[in-house]
Amino acid sequence: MAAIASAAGVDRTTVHRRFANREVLLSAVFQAKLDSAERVLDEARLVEAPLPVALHRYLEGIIPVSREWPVDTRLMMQKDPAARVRRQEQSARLDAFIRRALDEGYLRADVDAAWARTILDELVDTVAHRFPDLEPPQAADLVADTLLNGLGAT
Amino acid sequence: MAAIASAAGVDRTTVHRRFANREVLLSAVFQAKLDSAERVLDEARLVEAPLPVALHRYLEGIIPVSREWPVDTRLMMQKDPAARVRRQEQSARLDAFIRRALDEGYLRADVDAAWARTILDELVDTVAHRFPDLEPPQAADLVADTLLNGLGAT
DNA sequence: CTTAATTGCAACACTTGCGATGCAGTACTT
DNA sequence: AAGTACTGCATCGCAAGTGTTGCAATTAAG
Repeated sequence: MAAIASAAGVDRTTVHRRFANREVLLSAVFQAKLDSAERVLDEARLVEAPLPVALHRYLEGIIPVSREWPVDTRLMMQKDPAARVRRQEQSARLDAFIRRALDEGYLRADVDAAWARTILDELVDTVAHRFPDLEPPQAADLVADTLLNGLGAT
Repeated sequence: MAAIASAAGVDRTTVHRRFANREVLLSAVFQAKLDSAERVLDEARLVEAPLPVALHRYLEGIIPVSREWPVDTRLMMQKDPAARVRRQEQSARLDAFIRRALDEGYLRADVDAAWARTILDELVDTVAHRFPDLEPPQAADLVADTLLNGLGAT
């Protein structure tokens, strides 16, 4: 809390006045991240748009979100049931997108959907935080290329 | 410390008697992980063995190590210079392995070595901890296949 | 100009985790 | 059997993080 306050250039007590306690503040952060992510999911049109277009749009949108809210939602939603439900809904949309990619033949038929989904998340996190200098468009290209083609020669 | 003690089925004070303080215990954990990882690197013969063989041997060896010592060495070596140096040495061996893969044409010439290296680590971590039921051989296959070929159809 | 709202600052109580110590009981060694 | 080493248990002091409150100063609004 002290670190957050000083990072915000504000006294610690002021933070406590705005957010009753630690969990309320965390929930607010989750809300903000979930709001941003939801907008990205909507605008990517994961269901309707051509699959490669949707993928690229999702990646280009979600990478800045991941950078702006560098919090691991998996670990932090434990005490916020509402946020957890919301996150699961968003997660389900991505699961469906992966299934669509499998159905439409963009992913090899023998790949496990859960694996594909995890790798997608992981690549996003990696490019977002370990390669902070990559601009979102290039980062999105890199992730999509790595996900679909890997790094090996033909 | 209390959680570690109870996980070990031992009183908290006993842990403090064995390890003077928190950092000493962490250093011991790092030592153990670094020892295991070093053996894996040696036995993989990253320099001499045919590249696909070395890769597979490394993966099959390092995945159980990652599972047995689920600690993020990047964050935790800050206060242990000796361990950090040792980790950097091991890291350099993997960097060289990636360069070798590039030189020998196993990786596309246009892939960034740092990116390849990061993805390798990330895939290992992911399969090790998010797919704990996969046996090391299958897990190694999966990582190698994903790394080299990606998940996309031809 | 007066009032209401917000902030910084100092101080306080409370909780938690860390590390240390003394003591008694148990196990292992010679 | 005597001594040594290790452990669990209870207890203590210390430091750090959290949350609260009162007060004075500043700012914004009527």
